[in-house]
Amino acid sequence: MDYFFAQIEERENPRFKGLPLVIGADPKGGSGRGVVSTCNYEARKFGIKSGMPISRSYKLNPKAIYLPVNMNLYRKVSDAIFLLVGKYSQKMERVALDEAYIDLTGLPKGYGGALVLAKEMKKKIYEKEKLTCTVGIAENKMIAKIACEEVKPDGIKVVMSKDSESFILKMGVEKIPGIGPKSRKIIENFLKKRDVSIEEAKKINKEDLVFLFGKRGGEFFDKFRGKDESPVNEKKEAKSIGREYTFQEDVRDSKKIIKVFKSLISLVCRELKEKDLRIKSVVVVCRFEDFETHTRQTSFSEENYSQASLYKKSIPLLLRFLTESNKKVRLIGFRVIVD
DNA sequence: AAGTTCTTATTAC
DNA sequence: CTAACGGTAATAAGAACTT
Repeated sequence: MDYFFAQIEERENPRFKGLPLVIGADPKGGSGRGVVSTCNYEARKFGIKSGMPISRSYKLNPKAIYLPVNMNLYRKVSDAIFLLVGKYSQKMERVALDEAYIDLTGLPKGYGGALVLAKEMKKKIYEKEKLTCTVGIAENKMIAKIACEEVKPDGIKVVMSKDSESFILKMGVEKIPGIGPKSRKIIENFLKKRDVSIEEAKKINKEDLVFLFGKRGGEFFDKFRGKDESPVNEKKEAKSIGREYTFQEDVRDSKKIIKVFKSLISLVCRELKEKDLRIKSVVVVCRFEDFETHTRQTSFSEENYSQASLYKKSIPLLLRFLTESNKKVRLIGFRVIVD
């Protein structure tokens, strides 16, 4: 889906259309601590982007419209959309509220057939939900995703199998899904060169990539060559459930910290009950004022994971952070590993 | 020595 | 002047701990 959260808000409130619109944390006149979730294309003209600190967004354009994230609404819209999308294939993999892969292997008319389906699907989504999206069609998930990014918004792009490798050649290595800022830097340092293209990265031996990145290195080697064998598969059950919270201001007051911490446990506990899940262990997260982030984990075997027993197990872990450091606390989190 | 659990780093949306 | 930065979840690697 194109600029999903912001596009939904435009649909709900057409007077926002044509104006810069930012969905995310409250900017609080420039002192907000959150980030931009999504923004529309008008906001992007000011240099605002997803993931950017909201304080920076506010500096770039204090007059933009700032709206909070209404996740319940977006989830509902997402469900309606992917109910439609799912009709086009037996196999669909939802990777986020606004993104999914469908497997169209074996269509009688190949890429031409896929293109026809994509057009139909876009039309149907627009008719039913008044929202635009972009479709990438290719022989594997990675190329389809990159193709999609290239033609946003409201686009369709087909990359024929024979073109997979050449399609990405001149792009920067960071276009490869799985290569983020750190991996990019490692590649730059290795080649002693900045802005490395995929073409240049292909000159790195497989052995060197494995030395640099371990198991992922071997996958990068294939990805640089347009290859990606990962299958389209439906999402499985969650392996962990957690909640975290960043304080308005860094704190040391353990009363305040524990109060918030208990509310996080309650939220997780409610979800556990709803889904009737057993848990393997609990994880407590603490981020200090300087952004140093630590976790403490402990196994949890009791049959009965009432709120009280979760408190009993996890509060001591939390208190350890406070005794082991004098720093103020920025964020705390609580997570359970389910089995 | 092998198996399991814990911690950190990185990525993605 | 520089860094600034959410919440949720997965995965990989290596350390630490058990058996």
